[in-house]
Amino acid sequence: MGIQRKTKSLDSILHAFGDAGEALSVKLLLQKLENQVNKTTVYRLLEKLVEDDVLYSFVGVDGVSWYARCRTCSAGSNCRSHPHFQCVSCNQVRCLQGEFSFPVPSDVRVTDTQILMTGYCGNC
Amino acid sequence: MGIQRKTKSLDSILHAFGDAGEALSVKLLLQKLENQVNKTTVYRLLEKLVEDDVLYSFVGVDGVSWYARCRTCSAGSNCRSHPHFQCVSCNQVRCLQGEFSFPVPSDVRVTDTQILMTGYCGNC
DNA sequence: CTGTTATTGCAATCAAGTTGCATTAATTTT
DNA sequence: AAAATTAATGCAACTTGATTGCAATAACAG
Repeated sequence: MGIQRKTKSLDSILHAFGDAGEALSVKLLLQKLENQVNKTTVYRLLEKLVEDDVLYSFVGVDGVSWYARCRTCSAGSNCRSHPHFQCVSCNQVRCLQGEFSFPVPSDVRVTDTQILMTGYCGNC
Repeated sequence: MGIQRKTKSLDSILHAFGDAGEALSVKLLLQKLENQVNKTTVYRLLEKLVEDDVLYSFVGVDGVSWYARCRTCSAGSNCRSHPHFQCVSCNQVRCLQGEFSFPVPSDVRVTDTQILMTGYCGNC
């Protein structure tokens, strides 16, 4: 069961993601929100937004979860198979274009694919 | 500076990885070792083994690090760009074959690529 | 306006991973 | 073979991302 009520916290979070297609970790999000929203609430809302396909999430190199708005993909479609780039120096995450799939053994059923490239961004 | 001395702990860890190409998390590894080796020691040895290109590591869906023996790749070459599959039910990780690369913006320099597919394995 | 119940905030908790430090044990030197 | 050097180890404490229980609050349906 995803989002059911329109609340102030929800609004703040969606606003924080803006339209830049920027990926945010909970830590960054809390900074942007200047701690107006409780950490627990942030975690819970993010979970629901992912469930509703408003956001998608993926795990960064350091094991931290990142969230971004679904853009190129329509609701319902799998929007988790495009590549991401994360800078090992400044930790910035960028969504890249493209959809890819890979050969797998016949006995496994793949529901999700994550491609994470790491290296140095233009500024680092 | 990687491994410098041949110790009992090192031996146990290498033995635990065996030759099956199996990926292990620290938790699983400690279970296999029946806690004969201290958690901290395990973390430190794994780090050095990765540095020496004996093992490579990657981050699973749950944000936990997994380690596996380098097989298809010779020492020195980048052995981190082959895909992995992780079962969302039993958490088992399997190394898959193949090497892939992806188009990236010209201002980023990619040093590492991680492909992680998730879904259900043959047993789940 | 009132009742229902989803949402929130707080504190406590959990788990992965790291650090400082004193002790132990490989390996080198004599 | 013993002594000296220093890498490796074990323990406890700690850090950080994330989760849980519960009482208080606030959407929103009627």
